[in-house]
Amino acid sequence: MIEFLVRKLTRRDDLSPAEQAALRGLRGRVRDVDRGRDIIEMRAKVDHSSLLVSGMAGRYLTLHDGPRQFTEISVPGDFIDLHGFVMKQLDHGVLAFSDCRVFEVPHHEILALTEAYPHLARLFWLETVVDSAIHRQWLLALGRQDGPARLARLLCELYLRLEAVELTRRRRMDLPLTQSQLGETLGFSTVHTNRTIQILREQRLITWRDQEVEILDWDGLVALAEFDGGYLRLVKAPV
Amino acid sequence: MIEFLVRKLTRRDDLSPAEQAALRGLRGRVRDVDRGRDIIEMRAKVDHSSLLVSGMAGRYLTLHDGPRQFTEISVPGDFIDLHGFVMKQLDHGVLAFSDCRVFEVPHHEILALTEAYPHLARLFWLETVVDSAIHRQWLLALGRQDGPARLARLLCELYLRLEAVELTRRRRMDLPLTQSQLGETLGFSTVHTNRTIQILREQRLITWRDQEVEILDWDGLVALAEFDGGYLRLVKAPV
DNA sequence: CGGAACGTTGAGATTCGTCAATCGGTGTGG
DNA sequence: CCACACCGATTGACGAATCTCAACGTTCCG
Repeated sequence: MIEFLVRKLTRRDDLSPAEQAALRGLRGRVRDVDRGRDIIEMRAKVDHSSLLVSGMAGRYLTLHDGPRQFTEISVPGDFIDLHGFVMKQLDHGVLAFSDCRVFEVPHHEILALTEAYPHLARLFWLETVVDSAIHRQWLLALGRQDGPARLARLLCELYLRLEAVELTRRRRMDLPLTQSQLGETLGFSTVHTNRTIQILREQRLITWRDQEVEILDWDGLVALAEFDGGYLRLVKAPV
Repeated sequence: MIEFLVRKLTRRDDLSPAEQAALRGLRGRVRDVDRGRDIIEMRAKVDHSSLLVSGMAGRYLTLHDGPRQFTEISVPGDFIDLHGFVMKQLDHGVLAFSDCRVFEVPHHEILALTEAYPHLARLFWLETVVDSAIHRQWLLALGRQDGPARLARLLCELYLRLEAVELTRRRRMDLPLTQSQLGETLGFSTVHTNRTIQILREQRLITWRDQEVEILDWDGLVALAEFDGGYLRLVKAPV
């Protein structure tokens, strides 16, 4: 259930056998959520945090009159609301882009784990801090990059994150977002999103069919996006 | 030196006398940085975290060819790079908008503090999680709101954050950003920033002279921004 | 006095949004 | 099997938001 998480954490710092056992010993509840439904409701008060086991999901905020902005895309191995452990009330909703399975860990379990293993506490802390770094990169994209660069950046990021949990297949990945949802992620209208995708296709950077993206030219995509994946912190450094 | 921080933390959860003493006992080094200079260099490897004691600063990312995007504005009592404690390498720079004084706390001090006081560890964690929530709100603004609403949102946020550390004076606050820097914050050109400010002036929502903003109509500003400050987590809730 | 930094204004170009229509695939009831 | 509805992708036309370039104003200071 938490193998993806262990796999990701291990890329960042070594885990002792005791720590690994403690992680695998976390008790929680499995829940399945259908595509298109909320995993977490906006402004929910939470007493557990949810680890995404399978599927893809998106955190979002909305304005009063409806417009929605996704602020991060979650992949398996990600906690979708670990910050709720210290926030207690969530400031956003989470939508299931595809059918999703989550593992809900009660906060008292996380509390006990982090008090017993301060090093794991810091690794959990790091998870939320990487979320923050992802948000910053998206701010750079939304504030300073045009359509193609913004889309390219998102694809680069998702590819590396999926690769870290071994969910890519030779430059291919599943991306179960509709173009409308993708627009709500990039800060575009649906129409503009479609036209932006076409630009990347015409430049032979990607193909995109049936929810599957193939990256034809990784270096070209990285150059267009001015992408540097260091912020994902997928390298070993003691915490 | 850390009174602003204690003041803010106390709004979120009660601190025991021992915890307060431990915070006040943190050892570090004071450093002054002139307006317009970097407090932290992009991609710096850090072995301390800096608490902003006075002044205002901004975290930023840049593209290769120069465009800069600020991702958060720091006020006194904020750590400007607490996430460096677990990231180890920063993913952004920090610019001093005004003359700034920072208190640099070595990571080994923070490590000892957080291992001795898990509750303080969670409050520090919360600090970085609120940063994350701020980023999300800015993503909503950059992705889905037009000029006036975006600016209004920023002013609402800053007013509440400054008020939390008692640095406002009856609907007034210092805002030592140039219009150019403000544009780099809102994702606008300098010209458009100027015109957006004028719109808020014409609507009698604010005045803005000599680095000082006065909010003439708080409710109007909140309505325009569709602002809800809950994400700042300035209410008491046990962590 | 002159320069530098910041704010302001005008004009024209570009990006992106909105509205409206069409296309293609899929599922369903008759 | 067919007609139809629905959803998502695509296209065209037009308008709005925002950018760029260029100039000018204001304040401060050496």
